[in-house]
Amino acid sequence: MDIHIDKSDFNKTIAPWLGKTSKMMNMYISDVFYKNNIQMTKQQWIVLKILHDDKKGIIQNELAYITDRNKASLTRLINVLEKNNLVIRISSKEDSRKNIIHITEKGETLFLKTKPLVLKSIKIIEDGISKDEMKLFIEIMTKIQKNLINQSL
Amino acid sequence: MDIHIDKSDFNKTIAPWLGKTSKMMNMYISDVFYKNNIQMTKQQWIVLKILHDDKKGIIQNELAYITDRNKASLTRLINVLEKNNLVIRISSKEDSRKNIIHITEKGETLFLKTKPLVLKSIKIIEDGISKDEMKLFIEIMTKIQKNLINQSL
DNA sequence: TTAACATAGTTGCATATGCAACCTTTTAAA
DNA sequence: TTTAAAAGGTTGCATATGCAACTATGTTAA
Repeated sequence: MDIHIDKSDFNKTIAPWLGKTSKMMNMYISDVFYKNNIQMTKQQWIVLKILHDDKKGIIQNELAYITDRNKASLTRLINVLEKNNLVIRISSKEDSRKNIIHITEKGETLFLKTKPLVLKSIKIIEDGISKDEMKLFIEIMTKIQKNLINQSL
Repeated sequence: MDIHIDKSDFNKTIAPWLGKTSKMMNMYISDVFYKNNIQMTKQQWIVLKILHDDKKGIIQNELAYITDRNKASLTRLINVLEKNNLVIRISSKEDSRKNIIHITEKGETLFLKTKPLVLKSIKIIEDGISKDEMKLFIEIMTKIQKNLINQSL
């Protein structure tokens, strides 16, 4: 294809770089899962990971907070995972409004199977990036997040 | 809310930082538009910007490529913009399969109205980030994108 | 020239996700 | 204690977007 557009000034700013790279990364992970016959989205994987790390279970609202999505979106994500028997909702005895989400045996097994795949993908993504660069990158992200949070108050 | 989860190792990697910051940025821009009574999404704005910069019009497929989305998604984005009379589809005389997208007068007016708003938002987002940091940030993004492209071949 | 292939765009189907309205349960206040 | 407010979760509605199938048009090769 003959692309002749000059993206100019605006594209020297952070936003487009961030958005594009993030999108590419997401699509790459999707592709890795697909090619390895894993019927799971990246979002589902992250939830499974969090539940794997915290065996006592997590309340839906907290999960929503941790995974940076609103509770409606999380409800649906959990619906899918529960339908596939990867997690289970248990109503809290202390506060019946709350659901505590636990990972199931099947969820554990699947997570452990996929973990090396994801770690390998991360290695590939970060190939050639030095410790110093990593550190600075995280510093920059932190600054941006602070700028955004301050503005939203 | 009492959040007590340790996100651990995985969250020292680039992917989660990138994803979260990108998401926060998108939501911030949405919010700025909403608060300024601009009935437009960030995606629509970017298309409008590209068409503003290139008055001779752009073929849909190229627009899809430039904006990093597939052609189906772009078709629908253009549908919305055309319905709102911000852009217009013109069938190419050289190749009737192609549609050339042009920005309309109304689109120009709206774009010029929103541009300062977006530039101001970018300034806010990038506040406190030095030239050197910007340069390194873009270098890192470039490296990651190269890593991803090499893998997808 | 005709048949096979390639390209541009659209549409059906699926998933992801935000917001707002709503229900239920709990907590706080009068 | 009764009422009001807050919190957790679900659902309806809207948008965004990817993939695959499909149509129409254009290009290439036999």
